[in-house]
Amino acid sequence: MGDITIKELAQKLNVSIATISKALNDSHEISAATKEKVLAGVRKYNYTPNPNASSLRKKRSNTIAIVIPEVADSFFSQALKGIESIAQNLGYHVLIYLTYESFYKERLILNDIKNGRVDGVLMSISSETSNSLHIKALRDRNIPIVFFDRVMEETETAKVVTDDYQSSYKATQHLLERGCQHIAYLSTSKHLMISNERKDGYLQALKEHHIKASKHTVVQCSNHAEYNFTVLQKLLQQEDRPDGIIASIERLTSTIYLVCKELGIAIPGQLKVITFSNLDTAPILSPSLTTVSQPAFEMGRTAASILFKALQKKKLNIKNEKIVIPSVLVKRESTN
Amino acid sequence: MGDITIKELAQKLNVSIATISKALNDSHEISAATKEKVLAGVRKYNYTPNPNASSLRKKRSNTIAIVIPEVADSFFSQALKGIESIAQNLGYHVLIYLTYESFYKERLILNDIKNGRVDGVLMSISSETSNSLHIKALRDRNIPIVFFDRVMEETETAKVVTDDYQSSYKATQHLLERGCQHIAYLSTSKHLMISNERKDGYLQALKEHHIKASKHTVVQCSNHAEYNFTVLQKLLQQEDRPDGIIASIERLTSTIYLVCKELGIAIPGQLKVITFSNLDTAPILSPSLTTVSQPAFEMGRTAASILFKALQKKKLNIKNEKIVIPSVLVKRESTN
DNA sequence: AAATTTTACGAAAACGATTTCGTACCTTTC
DNA sequence: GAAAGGTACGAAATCGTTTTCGTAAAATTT
Repeated sequence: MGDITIKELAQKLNVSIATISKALNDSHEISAATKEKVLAGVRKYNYTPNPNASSLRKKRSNTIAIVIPEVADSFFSQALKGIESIAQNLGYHVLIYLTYESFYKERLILNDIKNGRVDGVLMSISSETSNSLHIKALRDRNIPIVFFDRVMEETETAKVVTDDYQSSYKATQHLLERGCQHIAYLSTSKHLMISNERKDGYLQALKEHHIKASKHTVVQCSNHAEYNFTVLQKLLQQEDRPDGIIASIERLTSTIYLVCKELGIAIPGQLKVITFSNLDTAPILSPSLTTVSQPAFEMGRTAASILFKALQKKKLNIKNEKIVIPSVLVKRESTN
Repeated sequence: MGDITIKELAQKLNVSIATISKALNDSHEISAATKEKVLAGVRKYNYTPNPNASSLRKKRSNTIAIVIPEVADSFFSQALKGIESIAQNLGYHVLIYLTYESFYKERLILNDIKNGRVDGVLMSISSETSNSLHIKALRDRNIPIVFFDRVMEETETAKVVTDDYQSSYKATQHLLERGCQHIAYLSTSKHLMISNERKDGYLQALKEHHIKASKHTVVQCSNHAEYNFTVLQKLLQQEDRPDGIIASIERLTSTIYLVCKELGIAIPGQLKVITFSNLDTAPILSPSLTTVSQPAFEMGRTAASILFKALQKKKLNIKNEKIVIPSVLVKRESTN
């Protein structure tokens, strides 16, 4: 039954509520002596201001939302950690919302936070997201948004990404250098910028190495493991099957390994594999997995920093820029 | 520049603000015709009530906090997903706080949410947490709390756990059946209930099989990978080294595999390994990993359900009970 | 010493909802 | 047809802060 209010505290300390509020906000209007008295009272009665009342009056919630498709994925959980660590330092609170890759849910969520619940948003769009009206609605309410990883290109704001094109290009080149003649690219969403960038990097490398078009293989995967399993089965059972794979998402790793095991295809002997992934276990897979490792934690931290800086300056129109934090190609046994 | 308030909407619709509020809350005081009129206005002007004003008045925030040690861990990320999915369905918002296994941070966090920011808390305590004063402070403010996985035994509330003792017992028995004579148990926190339960299950199985005390080896590990690496190096280099390992936390998996690789110890030939883990990649490790798989998602869902049920009934004293959702021992190559 | 400024505080008005209570009008009841 | 009850709304209080503004007393300037 704690819940002491500013009014009750004021009575006990024999000062006005205004004095308490000002003392707590370290206003110059309050003398040092009074401040100390108030602080002592606050400690004694364990008073903390009601955040709803405070937010209502100040029109600032000290809360941000992070809207992401998924959390059981090492990229997003690491990024979340980066974001949370900064928020905690700066005294911000973090609301988390998962879209489960659904455009519909993404819209509902943004609509739900557009009115004073949060001061800003950090977001990685769902793979289904094709237009940005719901995002515009947020910005019309003066809620700044910073994208990370999966960005909405057309929205003018800061975007923290990794060098998807370049790293995919390098990954492809790596496979080519190791002698692959027929490399398949496993794609996910057609909408996602990052997926297309990665595809383009892949295609560009193939072109530069004069790989003929019949060996350009882009395979569309889904969010369902079973479906992906059969797709990969087909891919790897065909006559002219690939001898190299670049998987654009982490989740495909298990599927690839399992299909290979089932079909008796040796990695890296008959098939070399690279995955865009932040799996901790990449080094201890069998064989250990060559990855394009994204700087997830850093991307989260950077995106959060940009957002908080804007919030603290009350500069709600964030500069339209792209911050690129490079990924690292970590070569391991799966491409030996 | 949206931010239309109830007052502005009232003017446009030519009704009082009370009418709008009541219409939106589907009060019987409002006629069907007026309700429809209000609803139409709400849609037209895209009005959503300010949550701070609403929470202040109603003394309910429709928000819960989830306080966990870590998120880059498959157990917690899956549990988080379970929690979020239920919260989203019921229209609750979820604040996330990470303690990074620090008792100090855990206290700061709980202190920060004790005053109206959240209606309830879902929590898994840090490995350092040794007393429950900070938790009592929450309950004194009538904020219900439900624990999952890592529970505070002395707090009287619902606790959703898995059968740590039993599953550890079974895991140990499995190793014994596979011929292990000297099994080491890798522990983490001395404070954590779950860690001790698992240790007890392990010890009990050893006793029942009349393994002499010199072959009871409990190794204290930490949260630091490098430290753990050297600890395991020592363990596995000694004369009388173990031929079986039960690791009580997922994070140790990589370390074990890497140390074995370095020392040239064959799994499962010379050392059989079981980990308490929810790793997706367990089946594709080399060798594939025998795990005690915890029902993380289900535990999250269950804990959330109990909390929300209590909140909706305004029954803030949650029954002191333990809900046990069993783990599954998944046998794979690492214990062949 | 009068005029001005500064210092330190309190009263009261917000912030945007919800809820209590009062009331006009319309139905029902005897 | 008067009394009683129901229906449908609005006025105003309220939630717990922050902030604006007013004002005594003290300090400074002329």
